[in-house]
Amino acid sequence: MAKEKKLVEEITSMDVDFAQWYTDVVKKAELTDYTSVKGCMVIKPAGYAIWENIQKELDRRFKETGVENVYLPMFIPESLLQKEKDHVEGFAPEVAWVTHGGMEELQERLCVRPTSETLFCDFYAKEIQSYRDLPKVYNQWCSVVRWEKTTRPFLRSREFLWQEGHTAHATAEEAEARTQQMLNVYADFCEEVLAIPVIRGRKTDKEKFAGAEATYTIEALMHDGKALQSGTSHNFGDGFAKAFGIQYTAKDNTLQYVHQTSWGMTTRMIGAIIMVHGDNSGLVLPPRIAPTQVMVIPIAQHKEGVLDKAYAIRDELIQAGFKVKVDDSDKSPGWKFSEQEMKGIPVRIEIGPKDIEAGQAVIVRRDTREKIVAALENLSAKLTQVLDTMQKDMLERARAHRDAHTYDALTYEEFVKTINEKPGFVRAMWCGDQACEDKIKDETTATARCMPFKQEKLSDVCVCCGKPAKAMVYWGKAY
RNA sequence: CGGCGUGUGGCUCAGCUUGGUAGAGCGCUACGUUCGGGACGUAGAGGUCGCAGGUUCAAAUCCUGUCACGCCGACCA
Repeated sequence: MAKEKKLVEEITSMDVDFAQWYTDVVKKAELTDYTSVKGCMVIKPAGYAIWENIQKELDRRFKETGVENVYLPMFIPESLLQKEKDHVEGFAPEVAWVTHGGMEELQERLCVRPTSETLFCDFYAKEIQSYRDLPKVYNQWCSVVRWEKTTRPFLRSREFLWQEGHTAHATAEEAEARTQQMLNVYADFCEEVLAIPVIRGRKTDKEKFAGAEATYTIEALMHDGKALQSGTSHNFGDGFAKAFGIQYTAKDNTLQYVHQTSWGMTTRMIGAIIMVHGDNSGLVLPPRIAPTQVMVIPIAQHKEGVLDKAYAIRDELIQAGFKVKVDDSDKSPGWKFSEQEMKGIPVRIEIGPKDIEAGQAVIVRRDTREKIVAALENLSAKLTQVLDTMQKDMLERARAHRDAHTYDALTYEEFVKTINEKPGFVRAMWCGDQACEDKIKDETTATARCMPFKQEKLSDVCVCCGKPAKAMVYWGKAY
C-alpha cells in the first residue's frame, strides 16, 4: 500500500488539478526544465527527440508538395515591421527589442522576429521580377520570440520552435489552393502521426492572423475540454504585396502584385500530445511519434542469460525497424515500469527467467496496460500488430472523447449554460457580427474556435442576437 | 499589467513567529544483499540560506530595497 501511495503522489491526478497534472507530466517525463529567464525553457533530450520526429514527418510532407527550406535573419528593423499596418498592430505589444550592439546604441532598433512575414516580403520584393519567378514556396525551421505575460512549457513560452512557410503566387486562386493544401497537411499529420483528431475550419475576422485575408485553422480538444489551436494557414491575398511592393511582370507584360500565404506549426504540439493522450501515470506517446517505441525491461537481470536475452531482443527488433532500448540500470523492475510509463514509451517488453524458459516475452501496452504474451520467434510480427492497433486506438479514443464533449446549442441560455458547465466544444449558429463574439467572450470567456468547412445548419438564427445566421461555429474555451 | 505564492545541498521542503556554530527525506558515491509494480543495509560526499543594503556583540531568522521563478486572470501559437 505504501508503495502505491508513493506512485500516485508523483503526478497530481488530472481530475484534481489539470494544470498541475500537466506540469508534473512535463517534469516527470523529462521533457523540459525551467531556466533563469522567465518563459524560456530548456527542451531536454526526451522532449527534443519528439520535436525532431515532428520535424522529420512534417518536412517530408512539405517537400512532397514542393516546399524548399531557407533561413532568414532573427532580427527585423523596426521600419520593416511597420510596413503592414494590421500586422504591426497585432504583434507590437509582444515583441522583444534589441537596442544596443555592443556598447553602441543602434540607430534603428531591431525586433527579434515574432514571425517572419515582413522579412520574407522584403526578400520576395527583391527576388521576384517575372511570372517565371513564381511560385515561391519557402519554409524555415527556426525559433521566434513573443514576450508573453503568462508562460507554460510548450503551450506558451517566450521563445518557441516552429516552422513557418511563406509562399508567393501569381494568382489568388493558387494562393488559396496552397493555403488549404497546407492546412490539410497539418490535419493529416495530426491525425495520422499524433493521433489527435482535429476540426478543420476558418477563423472569424476577430480571430484571424494580423494582416491576413483569411486564416484557416485546425482545432483540437484537450482532455480537460479546452480547445487548442494546433496549426494555422493564412491567405494574405495581395495585402502584404502592396505594402511591400512585391510585383511581377505577367505574360501580357502588365505589372501584377503577388498573392501570398503563410502557415505554421510549433512545439506547442508537444503540449497537445500530453493533454490529449496523457493519463495519471504520465505521458502516453503515439507509437508513430515516439522517439523510443519499446523499452525492454529485464527481470532479475543478474541471473544468467537474462540481460543477454534482453539485448538479443533489442537487436532483433531494431533490425526489424523498431526504436528500442533496454533499461539495464540497476533499479528495481517496479521502478523501471514507472519510468517507462511516465515517459510515455508506447510499449515495454518484460523478459525474465520464467519467460526465457517458456520461450516468450510479455508485451505491455502503455495506454491500456494490456499484457500480451508473445512467443519469442514471432515477437516482431506481434509488436507490429500491437503498435498499429495502439496508434489506431489512441486516435479513436481521442475522437470519442472529443465527440462526447461536443454539444449543440440553439438558444443563448442553453449556450451559456453548456459552455460554462460542460467542458468542450459548443456548436452554435452565428450571424457574422463581431459584436456577438465580443458579447460571448465577455460573458463566458469562450471564443469562436472556427467555422468548420463541414457546415451544418442547426438553426436559421444567431445563437446570440437572433438575427439571420451565416455560419455554424465551434465555440470553446481555449489555451 | 493585476492578484496570489515561492526563493535554504542536485530535488522536495523544515527551521524564521521568539536572532545564538545550518537540518530532514529523497537523490548522488562506494561496497554488499536484492530483483515479475518505485527493495534494503553499512559507510560517505555535498549548502557563504536568491541578491544588495541596514539594525545588532551576533542575521537563514528582524527592517528596507531589489531580482527571479511558479500559479491564476486580461492578451496571445
